[in-house]
Amino acid sequence: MAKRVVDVLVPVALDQLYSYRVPAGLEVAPGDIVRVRLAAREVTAAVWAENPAPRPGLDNRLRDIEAKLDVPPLREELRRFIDWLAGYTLAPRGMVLRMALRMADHLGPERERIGVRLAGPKPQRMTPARARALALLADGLTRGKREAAEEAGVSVGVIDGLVDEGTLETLVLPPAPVALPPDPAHRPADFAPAQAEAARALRDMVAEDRYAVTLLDGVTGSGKTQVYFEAVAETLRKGRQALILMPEIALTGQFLDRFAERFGVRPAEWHSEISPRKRARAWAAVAAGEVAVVAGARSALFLPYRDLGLIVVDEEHDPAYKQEDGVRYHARDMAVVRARIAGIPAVLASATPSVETEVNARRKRYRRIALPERFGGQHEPGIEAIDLRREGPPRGRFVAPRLAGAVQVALERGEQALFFLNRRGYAPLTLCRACGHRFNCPNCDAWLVDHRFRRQLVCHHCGFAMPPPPACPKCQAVDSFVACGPGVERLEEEVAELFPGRRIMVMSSDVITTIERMREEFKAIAAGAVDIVIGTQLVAKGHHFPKLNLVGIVDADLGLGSGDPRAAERSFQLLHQVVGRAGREAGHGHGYLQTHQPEHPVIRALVAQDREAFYDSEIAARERTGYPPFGRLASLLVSAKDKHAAEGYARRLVALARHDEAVRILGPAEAPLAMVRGRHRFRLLVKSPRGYDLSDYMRAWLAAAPKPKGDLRLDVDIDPYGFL
DNA sequence: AGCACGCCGACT
DNA sequence: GTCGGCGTGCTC
Repeated sequence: MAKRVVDVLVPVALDQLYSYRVPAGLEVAPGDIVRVRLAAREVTAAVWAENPAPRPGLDNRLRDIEAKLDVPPLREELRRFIDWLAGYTLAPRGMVLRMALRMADHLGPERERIGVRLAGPKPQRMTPARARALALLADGLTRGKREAAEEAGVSVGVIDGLVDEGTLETLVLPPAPVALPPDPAHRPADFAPAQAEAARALRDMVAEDRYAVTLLDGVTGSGKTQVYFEAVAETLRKGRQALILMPEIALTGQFLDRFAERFGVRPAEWHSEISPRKRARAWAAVAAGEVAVVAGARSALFLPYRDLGLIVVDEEHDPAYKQEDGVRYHARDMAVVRARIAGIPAVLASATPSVETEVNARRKRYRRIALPERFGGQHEPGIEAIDLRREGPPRGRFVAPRLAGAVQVALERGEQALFFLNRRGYAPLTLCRACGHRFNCPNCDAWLVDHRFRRQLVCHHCGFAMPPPPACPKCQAVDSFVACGPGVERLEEEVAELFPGRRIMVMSSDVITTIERMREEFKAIAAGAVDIVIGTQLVAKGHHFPKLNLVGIVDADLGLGSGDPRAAERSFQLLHQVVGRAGREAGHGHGYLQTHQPEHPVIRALVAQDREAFYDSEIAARERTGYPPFGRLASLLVSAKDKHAAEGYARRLVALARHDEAVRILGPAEAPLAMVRGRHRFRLLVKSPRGYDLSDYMRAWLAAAPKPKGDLRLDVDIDPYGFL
């Protein structure tokens, strides 16, 4: 009798399911995670469906499933989500599965945790360190070896020494749980009426137990987080799991502490810096339902929740939600999709919703719960523009006198100030005064950024770096280089001169390389260890600084211009968020926007604190031009080392496109960054009406197109965000 | 002839 | 994505 056959989704760049025989005695069902042989290797894959009638020609190729893993199966909800996301983004299904399974790599036996406790007489020789350790352990309780050492302020060696002496004994501890169960009744928030009302609405939404999307719309400081915690609490009361998605950078210690204040314990954390082993354990604990709340970056969306009851997307407008390599998806949009498939509510929280979400709220597709004011007596910061054309700083300087004066006053009051400049390094461009030569990246169509601290000229696109040469490579002039424009390093120089003796901290990804480091620096700022912070967008989110009342945006025009259809929106959101850092707690924050175009709608809306004006004009513009959400976009990026090969292929693609009244194909045109990493880039933009199935159109088109050969590459992005 | 490297296509 | 197969071209 023929063996049973099932279709398995393998974690490789394939859309198609592969069939495997089920060996006698092995029980498998869809969702089970199995090991199968694929070509010459063995991979972890997932059973996707029964296959009662395998293709006859396949007979002699079918292989047996090697083994079934002892983990809970992927539930149908997650399998449908994976299928849907692959279909939508045009990513091979296997690659989407891979994202979900890769996180479970390094599943394996727990590493043993060793604990110590008091067991015998005092050691022969007593030292101060030993005394501290023994004082801690005098209570007879068992502690982890490492924890005991840390808590007592001694090295692990001291503990080991005491074990050798027989004063302490070791024992194997049960593994620490990934997260302890949060208690929805631990400490309910003390709400003002508006917050209480919003919280009640969210609780009701959770109680209704079906798909619904709510925009929780509130300015920084309006208590948004506390309010959505109530939705989480309600989910916990029902015994279900909640996911809080946030931009990785916003997952601060402060957020976790606030969660712990409300629920008694920290949530399970999920982000790129969690070690592989912890990650695998968290994955398994989420699947087993042992973790009730996950606070995580976008990939937390692919965890195998046993019973997901709520998804919150904090800072839903944040562009970091868009994954730009590999499987290109937008985590906020996909969160809504997962909620729909799972039949559960989703909460999108923001002070400056994305235009997409705002339109959905205005059209009542999403419910809006607005938290109009800051609470606890906080005021919105006052915002003014500084017109650099009229009252700019002298040449080569970047802080206008009015801003410098305001900072001086703030510092004298004992407050902190933040200079925001979204540009790393010392200067974005270096040129030769003698001949005009500009330092360009040899691999990219971009300037080399002067990083004085590293003493290098660096390309921000490919990482190319070189020390500044002694003479101009073109005209051999010596000492002829001029730095053009500011970066945070250069700003630091100027600020140090303007405010001598003040403690300055620069926060950019060059300095802050890990989340841990970022958390420490944020803590130091909050504790008042710094007078002036100079930061890139790293400082835009997450943390409250009680003594920070003044924010100066050094170049408010930086994100405008650029020809990117989302430039205005992004600028508005970023600047609003940065200015919102001011006066979070002391209540008299002030923001200054240095600009050359104070009449720009984004600047005007920010200064007038007229959010609606911004959305009105931006929504009208999108509607007029057919940009999202009033139309749909897909982007095709063709790249190759050889420019003609790239351009030729892009042209062929256009020629092969199926004609459709509804679809417009723009390009090919050289991408704004025409060369990156030595590859020439051409871009096609595909526009369709709102309700049109653009994924399907693209799929049909690309299936009929010749496969890119050689070093030609074709990247498809449905709903693109970046246009470089 | 023997081996390194790079490209191509299959993977049940 | 990953691997092996096979062709090219270089070295012993």
